Amino acid sequence: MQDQPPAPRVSTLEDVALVAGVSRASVSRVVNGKPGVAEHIVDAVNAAIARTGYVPNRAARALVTRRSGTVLVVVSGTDTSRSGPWGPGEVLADPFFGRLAGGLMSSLAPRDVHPVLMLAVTDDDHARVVSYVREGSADGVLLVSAQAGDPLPQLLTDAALPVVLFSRPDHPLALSYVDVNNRAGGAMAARRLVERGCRSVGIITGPLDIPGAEDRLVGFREAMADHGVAFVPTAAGTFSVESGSAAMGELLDQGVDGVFASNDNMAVGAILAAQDRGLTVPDDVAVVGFDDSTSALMCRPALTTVRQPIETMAAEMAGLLLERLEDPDMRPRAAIFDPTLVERGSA
Amino acid sequence: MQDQPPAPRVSTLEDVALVAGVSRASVSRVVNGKPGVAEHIVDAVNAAIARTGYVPNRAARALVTRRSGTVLVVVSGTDTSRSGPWGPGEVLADPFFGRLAGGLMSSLAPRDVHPVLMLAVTDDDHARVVSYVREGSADGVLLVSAQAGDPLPQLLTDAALPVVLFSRPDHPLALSYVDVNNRAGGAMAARRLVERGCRSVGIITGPLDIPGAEDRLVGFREAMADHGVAFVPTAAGTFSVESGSAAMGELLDQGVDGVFASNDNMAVGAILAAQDRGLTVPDDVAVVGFDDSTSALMCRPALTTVRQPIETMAAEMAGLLLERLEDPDMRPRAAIFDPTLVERGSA
DNA sequence: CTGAAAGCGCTTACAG
DNA sequence: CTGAAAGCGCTTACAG
Repeated sequence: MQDQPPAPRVSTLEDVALVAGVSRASVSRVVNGKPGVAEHIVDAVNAAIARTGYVPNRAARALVTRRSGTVLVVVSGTDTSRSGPWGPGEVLADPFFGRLAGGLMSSLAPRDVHPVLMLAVTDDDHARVVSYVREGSADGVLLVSAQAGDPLPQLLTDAALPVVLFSRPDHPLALSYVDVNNRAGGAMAARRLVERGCRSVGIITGPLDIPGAEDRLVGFREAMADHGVAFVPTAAGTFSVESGSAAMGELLDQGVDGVFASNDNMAVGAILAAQDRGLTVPDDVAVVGFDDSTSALMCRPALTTVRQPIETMAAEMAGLLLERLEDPDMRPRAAIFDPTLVERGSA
Repeated sequence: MQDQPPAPRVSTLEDVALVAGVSRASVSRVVNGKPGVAEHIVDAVNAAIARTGYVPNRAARALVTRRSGTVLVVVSGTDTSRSGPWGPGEVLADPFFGRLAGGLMSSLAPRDVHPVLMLAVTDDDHARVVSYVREGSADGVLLVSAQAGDPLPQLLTDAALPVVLFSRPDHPLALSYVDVNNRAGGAMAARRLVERGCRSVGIITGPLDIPGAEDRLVGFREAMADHGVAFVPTAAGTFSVESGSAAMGELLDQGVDGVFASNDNMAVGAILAAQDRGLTVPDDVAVVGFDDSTSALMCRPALTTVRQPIETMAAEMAGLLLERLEDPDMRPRAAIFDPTLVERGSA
């Protein structure tokens, strides 16, 4: 055993109380901004805090308050078979997730709660998520599920743990979620395409077992029907760029001159595929995307796309969870946001 | 005051000890897998744990062990003036960051340590980072600094807090970091371009106050010099797609037929700009990128690029920090990784 | 190998 | 308005 270097022991509440000449209770009260403390005490304590460089110990506080001040942000359902050469980071690399994470952090930070990130793909992972909040490491979970059939929403509600979802769950569950009005978004895309004069439009869908992907299709179809077209050629993608290219190939073979891709990544894939065939966008084929992620600017022409107000949605997610933490009896709520069309060059 | 619903009180060590008929110390020992516990005790405890559904309380454990089991991942230096229409999430939306985050999580998760994410742009934010670890909420920090002149590395080392950086700091500091051999990477790009037969090559640099960006330039220039070319046209970008397009414009005006863009985003911007002028890549101009991020596949032709082994680098970052946490006297180390050229269509 | 006890650094009734 | 005291749920010397 060698001597530890003179361990720069961090000062505690007790130290502050000593130098301020008051009780620990008083220090605690001023540190937490509780009302009804005499001014001279407040001053003495603040001075003592400054002198000692005191910083409250979170673990100690958490132990008694039963609040960790952190929430778990879990990205769920990245099944390994789908992860490409870029590994598990691929979901996180989706520009869409960046906007979401940024939005979450912006609304959490001011309330002094911090997000811990977790990927959940295996059953073990799912169990880990549940444990993490049961052991009090996080107060609740913000879940973005990238896959159909995700068991986590169910697991979490069964355990009565506070959770809010991004996107409507695939079956009814007593939990809050935020979503964009996907049908309205699909309809906007359809309208745009017909207004442009497209005579034969198709759609590249996402995985149809994901509710949002299905809704975009339905909204698109209905709007087309309103314009008198009964049949819409369809090709399924997986939300990746490559899948967008492949699906576009199929659609092009059917002679479309306008396509709605259910997310931006697939839309850029579609544009690339069209250009590969010597077609020009939007003159030969128009394409509209969905999301308005950073990839919308990674192609020429830039993407006309249905924008999700992700930052706002993220803020609402955070708000719903925080509210639920205050009030355990809060009833689950859904917050649905309207998309907007952002017009750029592709359609 | 209404009655609280019969509060499903979570069971504690004490409960387990009671049902197992042993002391709390024994329960603690088996929970933590400490050696030298009689088998019948281990069994009794495990049975009791199963029966009670016991989950250790992290705050309590952290309070006594002085270990939170979490690390802070901070993305620093997103100055607001640079954040575009996508807000603060834009850094996170960089496909490059996705790979990094994925790699970090993969190596942290098995050791049961969890990353909390934090963006740091203002002075307040910087202070918040320091406080967060001083208050014991995190055991150390993994810092990726996206900006020159970031004060955080200095602040952290001054406070003697465990930290490891992604990228060499802009001035010498007693801390560990991982980096790619940027000069070697620049040289690879140069070699590729001359082998292709390019006669007039240029470079799109990143912000030159960032060490890595500077190194890529130096490596590129030196390799070109080795091939007898003394002057290399240069245009500066900011690592964004748009800046790549703009810089490419300048270079094209000078008649280049090959360009090295210091990251993939700028490389796709460059390709787009070339195509806007009716040029074809790689025949009229070849372009090679840097990173091998997901954006490398978002353009046609796909990007030939200098790949950073990000996942491996992330694992090393995590390893260095964890090692430092075990051994406070560990000397700072730098781990430099070799890039590789991945050949696709653009050069 | 096991247990009784102290202690980690806070907050919060409870008296006064 | 303030303080003494109990207690949050663990881990870890220390005896035995």
